[in-house]
Amino acid sequence: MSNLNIYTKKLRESSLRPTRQRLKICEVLFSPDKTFHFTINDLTKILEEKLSEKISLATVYNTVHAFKKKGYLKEISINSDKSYFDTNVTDHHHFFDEDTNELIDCGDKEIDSINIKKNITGKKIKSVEVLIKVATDNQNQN
Amino acid sequence: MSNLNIYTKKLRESSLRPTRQRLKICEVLFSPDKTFHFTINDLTKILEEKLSEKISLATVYNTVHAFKKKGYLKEISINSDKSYFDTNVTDHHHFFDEDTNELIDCGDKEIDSINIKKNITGKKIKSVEVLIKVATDNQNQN
DNA sequence: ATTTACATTAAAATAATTCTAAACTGTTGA
DNA sequence: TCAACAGTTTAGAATTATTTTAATGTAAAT
Repeated sequence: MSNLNIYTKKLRESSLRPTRQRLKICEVLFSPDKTFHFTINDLTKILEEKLSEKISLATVYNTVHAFKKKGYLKEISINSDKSYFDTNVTDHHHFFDEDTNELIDCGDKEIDSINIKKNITGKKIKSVEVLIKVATDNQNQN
Repeated sequence: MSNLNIYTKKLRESSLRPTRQRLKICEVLFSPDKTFHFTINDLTKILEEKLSEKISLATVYNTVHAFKKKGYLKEISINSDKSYFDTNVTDHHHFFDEDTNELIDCGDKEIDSINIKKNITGKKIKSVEVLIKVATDNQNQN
């Protein structure tokens, strides 16, 4: 299946029509061989660099959120400053480098499985995420 | 030591002068026997209910951030919507109830210790936090 | 080809947070 | 004690991230 068809499929599965703008977004998100992390701002900048025409911020937000809802993107919460997204939607954890504000993957296998002894009555566990903040040294610990 | 003196001490240690407004904030944050979670918005509402005079938002932000910096409060990242703070500054993890948007403590002892096999060269681990999202059932998994 | 429902866009609206500048108040030391 | 200074408070403006709006444009079904 061609990339174009893959993108079209992803869009349709997210209840989105394959428009010129959305296909461009797909190209940026899903064509690299490595998964990566980005903020909406990052994505917008990449799009602007790649394109002659520019895509409205609203479209970027809508598309990213539709993909997130469908599970084609993951949102990572680090601080309230910004939303980080991850094109790697498999189960994994993260390092956050406080010096550079960068996210680094930490595979499921790099942390011993987490055994939770407590449970909340009537509630089901939806996700378990570990965030490891790192910095060079005497940084503020947040 | 009287509560007032405790508050004054905490403020001074955070490089803040003990003013009327700040002492009121201390009273709300540090007098309850149980620790609790709050957003700036929550805190402002509590202050408004308790007080005849009102405290400016800027003062609330400044004071909370100074306490966070000093380590008298902890910030918890759940999503980008809001900043949650915790008056429990000991090492522990959290459940986040997606139905009610409530944070629930999960003691250090309720999760087996986390063994991280990977490390980032030249970086030191500053914190390890586990966030367990829960919901009644077929909720969106975020 | 036409129609219709969904999309795109710029600009306005909203929400959380930070900044500003003027008025005020702890604190220090004469 | 009290003047003088340095730090504080405050309302409101500014900023930033995100969402909404409403007019115009476009994919897809007939």
